[in-house]
Amino acid sequence: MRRMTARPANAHQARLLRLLRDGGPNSRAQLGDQVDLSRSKLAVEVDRLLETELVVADGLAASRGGRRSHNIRLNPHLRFLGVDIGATSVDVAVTNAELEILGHINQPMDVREGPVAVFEQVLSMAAKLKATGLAEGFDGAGIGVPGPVRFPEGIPVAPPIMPGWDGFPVREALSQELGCPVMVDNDVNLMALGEQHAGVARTVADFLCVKIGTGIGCGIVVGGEVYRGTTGSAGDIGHIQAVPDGRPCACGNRGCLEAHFSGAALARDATEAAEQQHSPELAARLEANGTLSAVDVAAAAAAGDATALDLIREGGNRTGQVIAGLVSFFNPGLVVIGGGVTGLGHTLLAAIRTQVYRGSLPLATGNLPIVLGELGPAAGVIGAARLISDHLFSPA
Amino acid sequence: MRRMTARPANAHQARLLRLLRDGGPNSRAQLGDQVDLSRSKLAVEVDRLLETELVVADGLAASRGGRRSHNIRLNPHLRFLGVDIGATSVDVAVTNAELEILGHINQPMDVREGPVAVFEQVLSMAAKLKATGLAEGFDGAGIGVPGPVRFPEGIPVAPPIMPGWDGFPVREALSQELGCPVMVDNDVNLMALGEQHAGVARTVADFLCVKIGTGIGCGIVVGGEVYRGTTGSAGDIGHIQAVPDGRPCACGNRGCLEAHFSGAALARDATEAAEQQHSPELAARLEANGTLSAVDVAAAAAAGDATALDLIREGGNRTGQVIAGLVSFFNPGLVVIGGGVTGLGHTLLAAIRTQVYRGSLPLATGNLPIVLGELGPAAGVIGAARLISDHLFSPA
DNA sequence: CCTACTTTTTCCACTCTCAGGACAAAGGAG
DNA sequence: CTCCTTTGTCCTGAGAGTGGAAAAAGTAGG
Repeated sequence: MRRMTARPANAHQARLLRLLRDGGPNSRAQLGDQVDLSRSKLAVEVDRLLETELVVADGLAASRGGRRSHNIRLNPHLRFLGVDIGATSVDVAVTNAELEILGHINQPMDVREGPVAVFEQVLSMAAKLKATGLAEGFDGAGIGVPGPVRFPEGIPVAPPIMPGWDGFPVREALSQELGCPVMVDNDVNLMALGEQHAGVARTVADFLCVKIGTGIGCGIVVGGEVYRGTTGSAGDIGHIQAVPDGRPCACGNRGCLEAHFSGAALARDATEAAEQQHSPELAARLEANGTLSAVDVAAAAAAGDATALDLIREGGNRTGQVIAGLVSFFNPGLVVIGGGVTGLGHTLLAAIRTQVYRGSLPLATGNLPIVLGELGPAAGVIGAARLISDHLFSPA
Repeated sequence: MRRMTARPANAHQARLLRLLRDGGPNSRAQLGDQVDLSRSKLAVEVDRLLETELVVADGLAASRGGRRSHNIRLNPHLRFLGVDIGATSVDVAVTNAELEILGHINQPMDVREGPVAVFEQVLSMAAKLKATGLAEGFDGAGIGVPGPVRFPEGIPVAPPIMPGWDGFPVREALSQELGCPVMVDNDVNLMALGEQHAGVARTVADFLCVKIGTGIGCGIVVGGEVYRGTTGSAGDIGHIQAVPDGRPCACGNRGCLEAHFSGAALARDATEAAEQQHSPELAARLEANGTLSAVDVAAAAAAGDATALDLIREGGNRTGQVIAGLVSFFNPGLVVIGGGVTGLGHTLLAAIRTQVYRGSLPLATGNLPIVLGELGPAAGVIGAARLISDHLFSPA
């Protein structure tokens, strides 16, 4: 199939495309109920969209008491590529225009190998997805990287854990390789977008999305839009001081949240506990695998291991204290916790909640849900698809 | 004079009114350069504005090499009232439509006396300004109160330091009394608006405005708009924990920033130091006045008193640590420090800067100015006038 | 003082958008 | 089969807006 290249010609068309993306196939009459346009105007715009082939007719809708309306849907051949590059692994997924995941693969990968090696792997993963027949090509791609991005240009800037990526023109390079429009953003922002589109944050205008993985970051959504800050580093909460004169951190300071709790810190603490024989459960797992990760701590905790539970509670408390400050400052309508450590589950969530509800004023916490993300590893790739679709479904 | 009641009929007119407000009198031709409208369209809209009497003709402009253009300005009879209710005093000012202060008075006043008593005083202060001939009436009023506000309705919600104000319909009541449109907001947000309009933040889209007065609060501006949070309590940073297991705070927690540094905390610390004879300078001032305030500490510091300087540095360090966290999170383009303690001047600023530049990552601090507000006590009332003018200069 | 050139303003014809009514088409309920 | 509802199409008219032409009001230079 020939790839779509059309873009909506005006705000009305963009609005209709987003309605169809978020609400699925819809009848012309239903669309009319949702946009404030006269029937004639709506008919004109829909006809123009049909001409671009961005949307297609899709049979007749059920009657609402009178003449049946014609259904409209986004072209079912449209395909978006969602790429979520983490510190230690890559997720690649294909979605349709409604951002439903049609295929999703994950592979281990060290981001420190640099952009060239990583993109080679990403492209081969995309090719693999294509080979299964899910897609013949891509109409757009969203890319998430674990560091700050100068958003308009799609270029990482001074990323601490991504040596070799600084200034690399990710957007342009991938756009060339894939032959389609590309947008690049921080992985945490994409997780927030994903949870907003298809997860727990669907109805909330202002929320925070805290991602605890190898590091810790926070997506900030203001009025339904991701806030990126002046230099694209907003949400970089991993280096907020959580413990005065605490552990040294790679950034040169002491007591950073990330040094005390994150996937990496947890693994190190667990290993230490195992080696010092404080935890038979963890020691056994270290013996078996030769290494420990957050997953092992989660398993040990599930088995009732006191040391593992303590580690989680301790980390949750630290994280909760920092989040409490952010809640006082930002007064969000929702806090989402996500990332690799969601496996730590309720123990972690309880510790965070305790600290936030205790450390912020009632007006800010009174009706503040603090919940785990519900999309898991899919949040990033859905957010990536959402990013590029927002771009493509806006007036040219 | 009959009060203006007209509102711009469309976005173009609103745009023009704001240009005239922010740029002062302007020729039709200059306006044409700034808005993207054809000459004919512009002429039509300007003529309609002239009909509403919101703007008036103002002679001929200087020639730019050809025929001289006609000047246009906002009606010079328009008057806005700016009211900034603090914890211990009230500022009331009259501005013209360009938000220039024509008259400004300040009176001590305890906000705890409740809305009825406070508004009685505000109205009498407004009457006093009227009596000087500065205004014959008001076309709109902006009100700042020292606590969270449910913005759309203009009603304080659960304000910690304003017993008796919770749920009081400030906007409606004052609108009745003054006979003009009224908007109500948190005093810190208005200070941010003021510095944005006429102060240091004129060209910055995203910035923080930290007000250190009786308490501590922070105005948040995102994309040029004040961000108020889900329940109107965004920016309430006074109760972020600054010192683990620190001093008890009125809110019930320990170690809140406000308990360690604010106008009130500083006065208490200074009194204690004076009583314990740690500081002859402060002791002398306590002897003379019977009480100490931030002003005395500033004076003592200026005289070289080591204890006073230590108090300021210590407080600046605490504040700086909290701001460092906020900078990491929010990545602003500017941080403004304002409020009653600006008298502490460079010592305070230096301590804050040190902590922020040390405690946040270079990407966030690299090009981050941290400065004192340049409007002083006028920031609040200018912000208040700006608030109501933004409301009135938007399409009906 | 006169001429040539600029800038500003007005006027006008023309295009486009869009709303809303009339009407036709298609279906449901009795 | 009739009456009513809903949906889609067609048409007309109001209003927004553009851009060119020309008039009005200057400046600059001889």
